[in-house]
Amino acid sequence: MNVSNAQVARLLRDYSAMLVVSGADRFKAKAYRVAAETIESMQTDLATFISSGHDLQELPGVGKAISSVIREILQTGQMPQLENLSSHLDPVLVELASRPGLDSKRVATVYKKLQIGSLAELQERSESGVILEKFGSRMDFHIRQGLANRPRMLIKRADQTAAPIEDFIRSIVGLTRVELTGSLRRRQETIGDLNFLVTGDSARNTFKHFQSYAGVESSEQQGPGRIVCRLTSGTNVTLNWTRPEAWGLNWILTTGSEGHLGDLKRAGDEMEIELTERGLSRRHVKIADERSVYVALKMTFIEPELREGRGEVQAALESRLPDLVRLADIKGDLHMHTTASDGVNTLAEMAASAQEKGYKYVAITDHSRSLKIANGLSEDRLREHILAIDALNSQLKGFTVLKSAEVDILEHGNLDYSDELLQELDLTVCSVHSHFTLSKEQNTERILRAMDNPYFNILGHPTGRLLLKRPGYEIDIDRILTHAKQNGCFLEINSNPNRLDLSGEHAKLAKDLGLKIAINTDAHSIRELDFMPFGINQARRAWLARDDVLNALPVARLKRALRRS
DNA sequence: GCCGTTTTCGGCCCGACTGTTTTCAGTCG
Repeated sequence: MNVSNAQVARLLRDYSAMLVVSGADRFKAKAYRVAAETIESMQTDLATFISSGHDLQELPGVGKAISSVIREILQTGQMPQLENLSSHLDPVLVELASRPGLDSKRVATVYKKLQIGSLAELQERSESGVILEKFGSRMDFHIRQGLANRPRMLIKRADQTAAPIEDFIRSIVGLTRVELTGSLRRRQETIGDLNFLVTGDSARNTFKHFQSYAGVESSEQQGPGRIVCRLTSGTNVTLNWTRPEAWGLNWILTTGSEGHLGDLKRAGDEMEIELTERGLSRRHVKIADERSVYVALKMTFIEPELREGRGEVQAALESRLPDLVRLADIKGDLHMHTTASDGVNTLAEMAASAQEKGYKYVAITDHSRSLKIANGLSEDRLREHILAIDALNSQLKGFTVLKSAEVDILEHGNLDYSDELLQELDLTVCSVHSHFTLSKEQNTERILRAMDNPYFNILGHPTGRLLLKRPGYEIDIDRILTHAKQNGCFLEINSNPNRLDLSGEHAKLAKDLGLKIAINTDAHSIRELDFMPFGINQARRAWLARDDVLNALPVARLKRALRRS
């Protein structure tokens, strides 16, 4: 029996969900979920894995019990435990809980309290505001996400999902070029579908090979040059095929966005150039590379991150697109934690790792005293930390560790340390970590008031959102940006892929006001210093050039920029 | 159910704070 990894993973995942809603041991449920994740991320299919002499128990999260379950699934395609458990549950609950993207525990809570009778009814309750009213914004946000047609994923996860698929496509004999396209190429904050563009061997052969990819559950060919494959994870992967001569045009068309393509087509119309293979070829426009297509439309090349239909086409026509910031422009990272609060690496390790990255400085921003859960530093501990940083600096050459803290903005806008102590720091990153439920007005006032403190420098993760998990607290971004500008304060793009906060739209508003942005990682370990590229993507989506970025400044100029008079 | 182990059972991150469903579940980094 030919059972794919994806099918096995799906059964294990569903079983985990059923365990949760039936109130079974949550650690048992977790064990099945972890096993499903392991199998989803495997490079080889399970049958091959076993036939080449491996034991399933070598896989992390797979022990004696789950390995025998997997073997049975591989032989029969069935999982009796799942069928048995599901048959004892209300079919509606089974349907809701096995929907990818909906958390089974939350679903069970809603189901129980509202006596939901169908998926459609849940949808209706969500749309009519009942979920919001009865459970609050958190639950409402989650249910809406889960009910959306296809689950979205964080960009980091999308990168991880796309990489093995791209490797697989590259291994297809006869293809001469394979590139990522679509929203992931535009580096959007969250990703729905994955898209690739290929050329070389015939579309037919290519598609046939791709369908044998282990994660593919079903597929549908849409016209001669496109196939959409659904993975068991619920993600759709679209493979587009083009002739090499038309590569550039098709890379633009598959990259999108719709808004961008609409603007491009309108620009073409003005010149009586039809933005199709035939239309362009008739005008003898070379369409083998992207740049030629933009040139033919009498505009400068538009980077993928800008292709959102937010005026980039007009700007390209007028040659006034910014030269977007690059990772290499970044001179330092101004937000990170150490073992002093809730980080996993020491001060010295963080500094050494940042130096290896080629940075010239970092700011050490451990949590302030109120954030007890994160082991926030008391005033005395911060004073000791400052001495430790001084000592470290005396040993370093060509690299500066800036004394800083991630200072909580308290409920009424006070900062979490005394001014006497704040004065000892080179800069502050000030963030909201509590009282998320204040009104928009209250939250805005609280932040404005905090900015009136002369030691306030950078507003950390300005909306507190967690992508796909939690909406941010509400703020009046225009008032905050204006106040920051007046007071000489800055805002952060937090590069953590769960946050990416500021959003691209808000960061562009900041740029338009002439306000510099700090692109920081908020790293809690050496490894998380690698989040910087996600922040750079976000900054590029906000049209930021090097001059718009605070931490692209050399250390002396940075210190001047931080000085508030 | 898995893992690690002081090898056979306890832990699976944590612990103070919040805010009402006023007595504990949900939440923050």
